[in-house]
Amino acid sequence: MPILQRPRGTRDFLPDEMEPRRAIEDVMRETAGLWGYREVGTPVFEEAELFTIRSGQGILNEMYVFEDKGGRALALRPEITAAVQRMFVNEAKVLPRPLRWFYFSDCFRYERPQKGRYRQFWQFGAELIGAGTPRGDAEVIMLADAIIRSAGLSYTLEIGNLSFVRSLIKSQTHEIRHKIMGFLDKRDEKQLIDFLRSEGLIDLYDSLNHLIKATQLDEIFQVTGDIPEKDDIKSFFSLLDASGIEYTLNPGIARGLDYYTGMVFEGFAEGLGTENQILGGGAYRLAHLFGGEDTASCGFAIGFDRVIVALGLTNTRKGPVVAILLTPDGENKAFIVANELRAAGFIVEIDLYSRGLGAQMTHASKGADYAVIIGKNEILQNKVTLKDLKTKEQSLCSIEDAIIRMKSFDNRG
RNA sequence: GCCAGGGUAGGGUAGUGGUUAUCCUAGGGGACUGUGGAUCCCUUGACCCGGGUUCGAAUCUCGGCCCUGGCCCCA
Repeated sequence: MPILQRPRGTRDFLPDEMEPRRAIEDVMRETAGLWGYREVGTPVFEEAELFTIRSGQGILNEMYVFEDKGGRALALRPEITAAVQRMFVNEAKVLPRPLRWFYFSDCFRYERPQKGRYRQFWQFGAELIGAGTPRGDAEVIMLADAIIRSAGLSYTLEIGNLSFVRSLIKSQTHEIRHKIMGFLDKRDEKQLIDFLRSEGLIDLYDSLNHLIKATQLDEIFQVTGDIPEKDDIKSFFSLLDASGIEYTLNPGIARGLDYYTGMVFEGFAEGLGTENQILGGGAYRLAHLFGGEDTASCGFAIGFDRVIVALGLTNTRKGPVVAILLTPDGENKAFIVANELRAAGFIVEIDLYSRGLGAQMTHASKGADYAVIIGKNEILQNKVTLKDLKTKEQSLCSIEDAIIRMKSFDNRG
């Protein structure tokens, strides 16, 4: 029947869904603000090259790319980090560092939709630019944790550092390193062994295997020895431990791309099926790829839609909702009373049809908590009739009394 | 890109080749005109799209689109 349908992988949001989304978004913004992070915005579309520089030509297949009328190769943003770094290079070279920025934006990827994966989706993320210290790394993780928890979601946090694995395979070619990291990330032991064997590197297996199964820092450094990053890594983790943040050490977390510099972390929530990762982040260096000064950064992105799915849609409208019912005599008065009630903070809807009180009451009962009736009697006595639609109690009282009674809405259960 | 299961009014559904496609709910109109959140009456509204088989297709078949879940990917 519908002539037009939504593009694949996109969604419409009715008020019952939009309102809790906004509420959670607001909480996240507020939390980020408390940490001194300030919101930034970037264009919905960018030069496609911005993203290929970051992630390689392969992502062209997974983006919405198009040519504009001037022949420019553009892409809808598939993520925000590259754009933020580009913005940093373009606009913010001289701002005092570190920069603490966050964003909440929709992104677009041309992928097969499934649970928690859409072609238009929202990311809440933050970037700390110009710190490059254990404290900075720790702050970013704590911020991510605070934001997710402020949204009311419980999740599991895994933290690793690419230096561990890299120290063991640093003499290998880029391609071999990349493959090994991939197998480790997937925890695919069999493929890892097969690959190492085929490359004649099977003697690496013991140490790699030890490493990714380690649960304590000491065990890790027993495998890697005294790598240059050791002191920083230790002070980073001692900051986290002191903060009381809950996490597990995962030395196997890998990233396929070279600009990640060390600390990496991921977060997972339940109730999401395959796509259960709600958080990803780490320390990186990207600015120099966009023509800027080489600058240490650290950031994360939260999959906002997955957070919403994991939380489940809860109650929506902040009550109480007041419906104004009126007879023709009460029309003028009804609009005045409506505004007085709005000024007092209530959500007020006035009946717009000339229908009987019964029909108005029927309608009111579907969405409102209180009915306020304004008719001839009320005008003569300069009062209103207040009906509690839950308890069905009704009384004639002044507007002031009505306000006082309805204010107790939240307490009455 | 691959695999599986789906797609019937706004929502939920019945319907295994044969009259006018079932029921609930919702929406609209009316009765009613100071409480009927009721009740009653009327009404709107659907077989995802396109080919094929057939006298006849919602039903069988093929292709596409979309949904759900999984694989791949995950910046």
